[in-house]
Amino acid sequence: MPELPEVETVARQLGPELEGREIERLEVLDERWSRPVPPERLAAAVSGRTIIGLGRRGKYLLLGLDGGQTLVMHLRMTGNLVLVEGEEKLDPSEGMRLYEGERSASERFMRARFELDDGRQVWFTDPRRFGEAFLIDDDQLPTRFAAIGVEPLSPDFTPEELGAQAQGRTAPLKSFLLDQARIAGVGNIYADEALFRARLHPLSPAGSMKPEHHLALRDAVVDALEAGLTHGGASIDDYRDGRGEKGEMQNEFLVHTREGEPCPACGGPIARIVVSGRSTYFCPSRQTRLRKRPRRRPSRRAT
DNA sequence: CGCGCAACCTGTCTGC
DNA sequence: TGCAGACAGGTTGCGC
Repeated sequence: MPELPEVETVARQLGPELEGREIERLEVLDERWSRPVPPERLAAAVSGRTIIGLGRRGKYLLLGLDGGQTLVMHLRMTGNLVLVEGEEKLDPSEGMRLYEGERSASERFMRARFELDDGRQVWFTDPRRFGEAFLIDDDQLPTRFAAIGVEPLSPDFTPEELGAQAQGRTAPLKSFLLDQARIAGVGNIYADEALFRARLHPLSPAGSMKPEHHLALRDAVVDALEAGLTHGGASIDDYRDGRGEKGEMQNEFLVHTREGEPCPACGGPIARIVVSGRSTYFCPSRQTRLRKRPRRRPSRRAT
């Protein structure tokens, strides 16, 4: 689920709500969440701390705490971070099957719970249990994220930077966009959407782009991510924002999950292929493959 | 070194 | 109805 627009949406919503609040108690219910640190140890380290703010780096959420430390969280595939005002009000995993005696599916999937000093709670829910969290000294953050690539919504994300990252890459453009070490925060949804906007074929080698393509792809990545932000993120299935609400971006997809539907630009059918294990949607007639060398004009036989 | 893929998990949906 | 298989927003480690 959560790619840059979804994580950013949560950070923007919850940041102002959490800033200045004290975490009276953190309860860690799943040892996988804090692994390899024992749940009770992470809980004890975070309990009693005051929140400075909530930020984002790539797809990571950064909960700044007093004392010069940050709780880094990653939602992975199905994680949600939701502010809960009344226990019964919100169900971040609404739509999931309820078993007997359960008030909400969220409770079953709760991995951690923050109790704030104003009586509200923040739940980290995650059915697939891929989500994780760790506490880190602030001065270690640059080192920890040194291998994460450029932030695509920052001024540093220029066509030249994108070109430098793509230089010499033989991997398909789809894989290139998913590589967090090059561009941070793009995932399966927005990679498809960006390639469609740039009219680039997902299987074209990243290194085959020319400067005009660097510019087109830079703009397309930015536009796709901003569309996601504008519509509050994409809720294909599990994603909920910081208030437990679905996003609307899934209704705005140009190609992602739209196999067989008409291309919004030409009307031809959207195709689905698998690229390095990920479902990939594109318009075969508009997203043409780049050639390593210009095709020779067919020579006419002299008559 | 770069790249593709299996593995990590749990749940839902589809087809036989 | 039951059941096997495919598939799901991400990341990591391993083999080639």
